[in-house]
Amino acid sequence: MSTEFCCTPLFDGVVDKADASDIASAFAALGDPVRLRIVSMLAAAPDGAACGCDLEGPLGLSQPTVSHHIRILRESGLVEGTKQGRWVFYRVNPDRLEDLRGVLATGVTVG
Amino acid sequence: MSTEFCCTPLFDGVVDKADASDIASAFAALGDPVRLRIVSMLAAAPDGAACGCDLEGPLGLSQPTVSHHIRILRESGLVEGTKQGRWVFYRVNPDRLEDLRGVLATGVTVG
DNA sequence: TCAATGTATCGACTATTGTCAATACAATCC
DNA sequence: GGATTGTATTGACAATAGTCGATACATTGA
Repeated sequence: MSTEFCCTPLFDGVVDKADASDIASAFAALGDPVRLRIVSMLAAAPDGAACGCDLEGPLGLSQPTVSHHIRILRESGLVEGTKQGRWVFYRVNPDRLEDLRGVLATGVTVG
Repeated sequence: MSTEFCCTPLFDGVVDKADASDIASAFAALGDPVRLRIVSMLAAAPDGAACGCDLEGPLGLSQPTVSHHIRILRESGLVEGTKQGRWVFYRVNPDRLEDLRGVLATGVTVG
């Protein structure tokens, strides 16, 4: 422990800025209670999938708002959607979740 | 898969609102590139600890801004600080990180 | 073709956030 | 005590984010 001398040099590139932005965007997507519940509801849904119309009611939010949150989850790679007829079925992307677990496991030491 | 009928009922309480807010605050804390790098730098620092003055330079941010980010990390439980003389040594809270890993492992099915 | 339904986008508004300069507080050193 | 240094707080500002109503798009069904 550096009790005698401060300002010991630190790595600047433990997480470089590009990686940090990508990973942070995923964490930021999970950083909203509504989106966290959406992911949770998708994961718990039958066959791990649900359409948007299933979410509006339980969440108590308008359709555009739910659509907005889903968009952020999709752009961050956490959720994927497949269109089937009139509906879009959304499901969690387990690989992306596992990536984030890896980041946390190593003490956020990426790249 | 619900290809015939939409609107199958979903759990409302998979992640209740209180839990969602707590967990989301931690993810939100990690949802900023600067804070992600701070956590990374702390984890990679000698003995896993560093003072604020070590971070300003590599991050290229002002002292108040770094202090602001550290505050958010502390309030979310991800970082802890111990004052030693003139300095405060910050370190990652591994338990909190492990909690978040658990949330991701179960497909964000909490509570 | 026309109505109905699920989803996405647009425009607007409010709330929150990231950043800094200035300042205050705390501890050490001369 | 006075100067120095590390940290925290305050005030201000621009940028971003969350929310909704209105509207457009897409697909199904009558």
